[in-house]
Amino acid sequence: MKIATYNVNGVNGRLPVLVRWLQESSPDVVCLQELKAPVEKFPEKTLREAGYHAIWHGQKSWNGVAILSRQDNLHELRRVLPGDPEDLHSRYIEAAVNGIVVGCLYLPNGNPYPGPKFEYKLNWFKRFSAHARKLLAQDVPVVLCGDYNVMPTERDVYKPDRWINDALFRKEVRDAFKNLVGQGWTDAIRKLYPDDTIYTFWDYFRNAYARDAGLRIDHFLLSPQLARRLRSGGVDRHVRGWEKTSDHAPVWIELKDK
DNA sequence: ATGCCGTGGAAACCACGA
Repeated sequence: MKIATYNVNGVNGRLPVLVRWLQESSPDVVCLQELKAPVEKFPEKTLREAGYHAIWHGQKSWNGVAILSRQDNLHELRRVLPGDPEDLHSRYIEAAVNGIVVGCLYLPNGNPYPGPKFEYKLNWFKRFSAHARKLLAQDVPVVLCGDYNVMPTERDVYKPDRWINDALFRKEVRDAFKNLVGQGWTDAIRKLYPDDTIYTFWDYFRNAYARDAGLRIDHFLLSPQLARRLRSGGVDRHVRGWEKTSDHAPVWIELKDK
C-alpha cells in the first residue's frame, strides 16, 4: 500500500498538477493539506474522474485537509483535533482505510515568533501529541502524516543558523516533535534515509528550488505495527519543478501488506 | 535579513504562508 502526503497550497489552483501527479504515481491513499477552499468548492468530481474517493474538511481561504483513496473504503473517524472547541481551523481529519488509521494534519506555521500565532502552534502541538498518545494506546496500525511545519534537526534545513528563531525551527517546536516521536512513533523518511539530506519544501522566491535551499517539514509518523511494515519511501521532488506547482513536493511511503 | 512569489477573496489591495 502506497500512502502519500501533499501540501497542495490551493487545491483548485493546483488541480492540473495534482491530477497529473496522481496519474503518474498512483498512490492508494493521499493526504492533502492547504486546500484553501470552502467545503462546497472541493473538486470532488475531478478527483473522482481521476480515480479517487475523498473526504475533506474545507474552510474559506485558509487551511483545509482531505484524505483520498482509490477504493471506496474511507471511514471518517474525526474531522477536528480534540481539546479546543473554539479552534475553528480545519487542520485535521482522520479516517480508517485499508485496515489502518490515517491522520492527516496541517500543523500551524506559528510565525512570527514570538506572538499569539506561535503560542497557538505550541498549543495545537500539545493537543496533537495528546491525541497521538491515545491512538498509540489503542495498539492499532496508525500513520500520522502531513505538513508538521517543523524541521526536526539541523540536517533538515539548508541553513540552520538562519532559522534559529523561526517558528518552524525554534527549540520549543523541535522539542515538541522529539517528544512526540518519543511516545513510540517512527519518522518513516528519516528511518529509511538516516544520513541523507532530504527536503520536502522549497520557497517560491530566491530561486530556492534551483539552489536546493529546502526544508524537510512534511512527515510520516508510524505506529510500531506500521513501522514493521515500512518497505520504501521518498519525495517526488521533480513535481516541485512543474509549472504552477505547489511550494511543497509530495512525499510517499510504501507498506508491506502484513 | 528580507514575503523578492503565489493563492484566495475582496476590491483594484490585503492576509497569509514558511
